[in-house]
Amino acid sequence: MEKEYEVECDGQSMKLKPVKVWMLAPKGRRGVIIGLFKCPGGKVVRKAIGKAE
DNA sequence: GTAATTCC
DNA sequence: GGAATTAC
Repeated sequence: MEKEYEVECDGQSMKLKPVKVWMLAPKGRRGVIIGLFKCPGGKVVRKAIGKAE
């Protein structure tokens, strides 16, 4: 199960579950895990929620 | 710039 | 098609 993460929505920090999670890493470098979130107002927010190995 | 992914 | 995301 996806944990909830703190995301900024409408100037407010709220805990949301990511709609989608994937790794974003250039070749030969470390990179990050990106989460895609949707705020109640409909705004879409991407945030790094972890580091890739 | 690069990486993947989604939204407008 | 371009923007956005992180950090190296």
